[in-house]
Amino acid sequence: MIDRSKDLQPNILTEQFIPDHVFVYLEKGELECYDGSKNYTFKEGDICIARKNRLARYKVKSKIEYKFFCFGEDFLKIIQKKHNLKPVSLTTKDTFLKILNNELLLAFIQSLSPYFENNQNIDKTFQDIKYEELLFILLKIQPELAGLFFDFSVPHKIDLELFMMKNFTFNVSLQRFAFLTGRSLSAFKRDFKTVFNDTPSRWLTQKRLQEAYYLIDKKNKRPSEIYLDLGFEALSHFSFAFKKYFGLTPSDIIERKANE
DNA sequence: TGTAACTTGATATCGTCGGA
DNA sequence: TCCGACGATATCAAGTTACA
Repeated sequence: MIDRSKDLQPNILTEQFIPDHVFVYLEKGELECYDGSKNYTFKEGDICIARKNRLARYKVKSKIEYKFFCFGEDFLKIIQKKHNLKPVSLTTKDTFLKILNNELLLAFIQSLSPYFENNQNIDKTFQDIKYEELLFILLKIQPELAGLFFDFSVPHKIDLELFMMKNFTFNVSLQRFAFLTGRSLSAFKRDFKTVFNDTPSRWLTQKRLQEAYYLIDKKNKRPSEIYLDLGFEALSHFSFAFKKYFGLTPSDIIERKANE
């Protein structure tokens, strides 16, 4: 359980793979999230759950303060066994589930402040109790969330081509891509070669660079605006890779357009 | 189909330079 | 002063192959 009332939390804001279900209460600011197919906007006072085993990108629209709780699988299994909770079917496939504001939830959030040590982590003595309390409040408000919290299945084998075309801009490791498509790393590489007739790394770089070229040339985007969204971690490397692939730097494209 | 060992190549990082 | 391009280099992820 983390309180971020003072600053941003770099790891949650740059993390693109969600390993556990995360409850987020946005105290201040505005946050935009993208999961590869849909945009979600969260404003001050919004509460949501980010579903595990999904890819997501975050964009801070205005300085944010928030509290978040990560529900690990071990904890959820213990609670399920302890209270004999049954999973129910959850219809929505969304990555981010908005939770309606509720008296119980608001009272719970307000009750947290005395438990925090140094404004960061909750006192360990009360951690499990507060997690359990939050879980039961959520299940009371939206019983169908049991279908999310108590679904411990791993991703099943899915259409590789469809998944990669939708998610190639996410900068995650091949292991993550393999896991999310329901394959071992070896099976992922073999299937990838069959489907795309290329290695994953080379294909990903080419797709990202082609997308960059399109955005710069047709959408008048600046390199600094797009390199992160396309899965590059450094502008210098983006520029280097771009020139290596197209023989021109991103600036050359912009300059050429200006002279047309 | 998964694992392990080895090789290859991409990337992060840092510093520098030039132009606006 | 800031932004973008570029080069050098160390590191480690990805690719390849063999084998169970």
